[in-house]
Amino acid sequence: MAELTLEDIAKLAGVHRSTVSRVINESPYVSTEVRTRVKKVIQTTGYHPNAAARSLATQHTSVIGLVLPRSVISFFTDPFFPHLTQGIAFGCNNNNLTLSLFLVGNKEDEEKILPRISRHGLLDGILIQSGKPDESLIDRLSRANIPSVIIGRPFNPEGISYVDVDNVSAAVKATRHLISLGYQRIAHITGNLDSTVTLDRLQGYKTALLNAGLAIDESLIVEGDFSEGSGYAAMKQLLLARPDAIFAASDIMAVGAIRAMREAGLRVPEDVAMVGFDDVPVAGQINVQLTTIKQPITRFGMKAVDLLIDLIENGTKPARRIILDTELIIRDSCGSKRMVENQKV
Amino acid sequence: MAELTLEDIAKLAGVHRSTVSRVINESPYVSTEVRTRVKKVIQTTGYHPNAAARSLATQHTSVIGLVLPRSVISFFTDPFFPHLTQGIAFGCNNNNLTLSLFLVGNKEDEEKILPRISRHGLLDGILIQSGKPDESLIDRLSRANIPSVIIGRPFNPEGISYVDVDNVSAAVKATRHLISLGYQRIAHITGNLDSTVTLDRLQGYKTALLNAGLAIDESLIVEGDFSEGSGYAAMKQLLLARPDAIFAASDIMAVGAIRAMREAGLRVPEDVAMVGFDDVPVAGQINVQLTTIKQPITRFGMKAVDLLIDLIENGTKPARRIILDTELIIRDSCGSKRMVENQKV
DNA sequence: GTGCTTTGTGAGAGCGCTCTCATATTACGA
DNA sequence: TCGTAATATGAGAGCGCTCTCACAAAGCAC
Repeated sequence: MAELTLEDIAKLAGVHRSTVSRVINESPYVSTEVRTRVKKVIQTTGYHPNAAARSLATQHTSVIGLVLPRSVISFFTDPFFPHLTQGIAFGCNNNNLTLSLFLVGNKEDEEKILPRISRHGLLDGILIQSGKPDESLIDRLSRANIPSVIIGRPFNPEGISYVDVDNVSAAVKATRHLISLGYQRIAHITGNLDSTVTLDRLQGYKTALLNAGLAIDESLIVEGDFSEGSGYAAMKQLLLARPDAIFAASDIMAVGAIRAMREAGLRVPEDVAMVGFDDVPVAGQINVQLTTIKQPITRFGMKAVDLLIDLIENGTKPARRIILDTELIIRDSCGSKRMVENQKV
Repeated sequence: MAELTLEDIAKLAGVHRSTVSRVINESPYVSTEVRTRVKKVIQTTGYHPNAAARSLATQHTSVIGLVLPRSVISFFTDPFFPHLTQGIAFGCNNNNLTLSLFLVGNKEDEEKILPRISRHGLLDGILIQSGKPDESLIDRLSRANIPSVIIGRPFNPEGISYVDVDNVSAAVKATRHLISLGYQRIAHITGNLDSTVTLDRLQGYKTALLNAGLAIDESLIVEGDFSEGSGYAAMKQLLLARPDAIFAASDIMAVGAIRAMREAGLRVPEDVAMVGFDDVPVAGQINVQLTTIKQPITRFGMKAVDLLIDLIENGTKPARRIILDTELIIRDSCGSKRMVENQKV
């Protein structure tokens, strides 16, 4: 059973193909009488225009790609990515775009996937999650001359459009808050040090410390990888350095760190204060309300889509950037309540 | 700068468009001399055939869709979905397919997305995650006459191709193992009761109990929703019923349940034994190695892709089914070691 | 050398749309 | 009544491929 075509609908409605095309594309130049007649035929036959034919004629597909490089292993351990993906999907739905997902597992995948992405007539544009410094993927893709937006600042940002969160100032906020509460030995559990997010947060942490006249103690800085387990391991190591507060670069690592503390018999925030990053729902996994930096993850994804649409419609030059703000959400784990009460006394 | 076309390459190589098409599609009817010449031109120009034009001519797109209905909220709380998605992406990469992702957020989204999916010339086939009994999406999609495979048994499976895990026998295995270890008051934390997975696991649990001559105590069955928090809440409730073993329908819920136990001062497995389901990496989050049912999640996704390809190439009739086997992974949380030692004594 | 098959290449129709252009009809002011 | 503009429809080229068909050249058996 062959698929219906415009021509079939035209014949059934007793008009020319062009006219059917007009009602589908909501051209004003169709009489109401004809319009309703055609619409009824479309309705009853369940006709849907062929996407390939339309793409070929219009020179665009209304499909965008999301590329997750293999370095983003945390796709499976960090709720950040599912949330981001959801935001992107929302953005696509709102703009009648279809989202194609490219999970680049290994070098082989990369070789298979790249030609598919580069092929014109498949994608109108792409979103690429920035990964590690080896950003050959980004280079090759931008050479493919297709509108692209990087999610997260790339290492080499010149001429590239990207969306990012202001990680430096966010980290400053978090650290400064701990400082303002009187903590002196503030530790930082970082993400993988080969990503810009991690570097920015680390820089913010250091800046806040320095601005407050506090020294930077390298033994209070431990590298994690955004996973729960790495937070746990990092905390085990930090225990020796006896910090009185921790700024973790992700909520999930904060959860791991709290687990390590509990095992060591330390209470949060009574013994050690904790501030996380992300504001993803981890409430269930720990017994204290986590003070954290709220990232607008879903909005992040939607903004990325908006920017990509802008590039597609108005050209990719000049490169554009969107930097989103964050918010410090003060809950219990930083011990502010206790401190405030202490101050009252 | 207009994109290169076949015609351009043909002109540059001094041959006809047809010949270029032949070398791209690896037809044997091209002399080696011409083949290398054309390939070099393609190489140097960085030419990629236009996907839309090719789709239009061949009547297939090499794109498949993955539809996640709005009922699958657990996309963000259960690592099952990211892993499944990865498996599907692997399957696609292996078969040179592109994956399009449709996250159906709400009823509005559904109305926007459905026409896109139904539109021919966009997708060769679709994978649909089975959700709740309201499977109108599945109905409407299958009416769209496009090859589709359901992930997980749908409530109304007639005429529908699907891939599933043998949940009943898996649950029997898990429960029987606990029985064989001598536990008498075995509780079950289910997933949402409006899904076939949950129903199947519940049935397996009951079957094993009955077969062993044990009574079914409804107070030992508590509904969760596959999230950590729901496992925690369910366990809180179960505490009153004083079970000596728990079979949780997901590892994540097992983690939540163990957290509740720890708070209540109960040890796993010394006081209460625990068996989970999934075998996702939760090791980091609890202090006991979790005995669980291993689902081949990644293979699950790949099998779904394989089946869909089969339907696309060989027609959708008759409906086909793939039921994957599971494996009981015995670790520490079920207390078998202790029991075995006890038996020795 | 003749006739047949195999191999290599060109020609061109066709996939199902969109969109400009041409043309027919209607509306309306002077 | 005419002319102009606005409205409504048809005609058909063209988007960039694939694929069948036609045909030329080469290979081969007799």
